Amino acid sequence: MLDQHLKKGLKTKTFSKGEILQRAGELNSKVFIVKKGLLRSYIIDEKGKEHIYMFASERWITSDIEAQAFNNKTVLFIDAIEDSEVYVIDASELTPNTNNADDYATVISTLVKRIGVMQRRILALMSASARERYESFLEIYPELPNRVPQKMIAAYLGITPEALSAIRNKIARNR
Amino acid sequence: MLDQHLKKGLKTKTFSKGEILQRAGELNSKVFIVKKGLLRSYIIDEKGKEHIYMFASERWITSDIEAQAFNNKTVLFIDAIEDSEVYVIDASELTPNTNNADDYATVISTLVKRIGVMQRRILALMSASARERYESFLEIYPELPNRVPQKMIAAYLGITPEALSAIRNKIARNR
DNA sequence: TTCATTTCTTAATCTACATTAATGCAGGGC
DNA sequence: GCCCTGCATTAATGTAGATTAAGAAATGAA
Repeated sequence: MLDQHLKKGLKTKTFSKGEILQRAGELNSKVFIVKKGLLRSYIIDEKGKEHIYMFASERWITSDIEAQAFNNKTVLFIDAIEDSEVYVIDASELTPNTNNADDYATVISTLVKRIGVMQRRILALMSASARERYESFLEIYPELPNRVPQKMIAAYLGITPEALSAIRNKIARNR
Repeated sequence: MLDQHLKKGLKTKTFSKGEILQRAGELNSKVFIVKKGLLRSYIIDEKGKEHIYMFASERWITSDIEAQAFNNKTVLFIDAIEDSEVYVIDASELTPNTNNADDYATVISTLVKRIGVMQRRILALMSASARERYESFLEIYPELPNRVPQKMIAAYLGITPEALSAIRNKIARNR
């Protein structure tokens, strides 16, 4: 059903670096599909610290699924790390409007893959050290380190920029 | 499509406390729906430590979705914490075999809810202290603390039993 | 019941990562 | 060009939670 929207000639919106696409606390959650550029979604905790939930580069979809699943206010902020071109779809429009089984099957397989990625992330957050999580981040997103500042990588890994700096230092020394 | 299976009179299998339903490294991943009892799914890391990914009590579904999504070997062990009665479905049978849109919509909404829960868990693992995670565990699963040993709660929270004991102690003292 | 095994708790020590703070550097605006 | 602001790094000190060890309590088997 996403392809369909795209085929329908849905227009993209452009956002410049730093621009905020969605704020926490909003009621109407949207779905964002990146045509070009790079987005991040994150929370700001009560101490004002940012924790990055995911990055979305070309062809990735990002959205506050928790808000949609439970009809809650959004908890995630979404903003542009680079100047970006993005398809913006209102979540309510996303109810499939066809009986085409392939269409549904595609959506289901996309969701199942997303769950698979999240399952890995949860297990890694519970069992792997910061260094291990950084090394697997490098494997999974080989292109991101050149596009994303260190402090955001740290916020994604769940550590401070200082700790990440020490880890990079150690890895460099070890070879 | 799950209801359908259940209506078809799919038989349950019984597992006694401690029995293993699925081991890591297997190729044919199954879907388990709990009729009665309590299951857990977990990994064992290279140091031999267990990390619990989720609990599944009555009417919950549990499965190694990563293995299914990417056609990998299973990474999760699944075993019975209590004597349990469980519907066991082979993942390959789960491809929807109908054109009924409601059927698909139900599956999608189940998956979206699961993603919502996982999103919360990831954000909590990144931003909340062990004590906060324990307190929200108590809110989300009020019936589990009476059915699950402390050490498993600790393995779910991503901390040691000793640390959980200290947290419980502190909470008790504070009132 | 008794004995053995597992689970829970307490306490001492250790370690990964956080916090704070100072310094050097690069990029964007004027 | 120059300044300014934000970013990355380094180092010191602090702390949550891990590790180790030992004893108490609960569970289960015979």
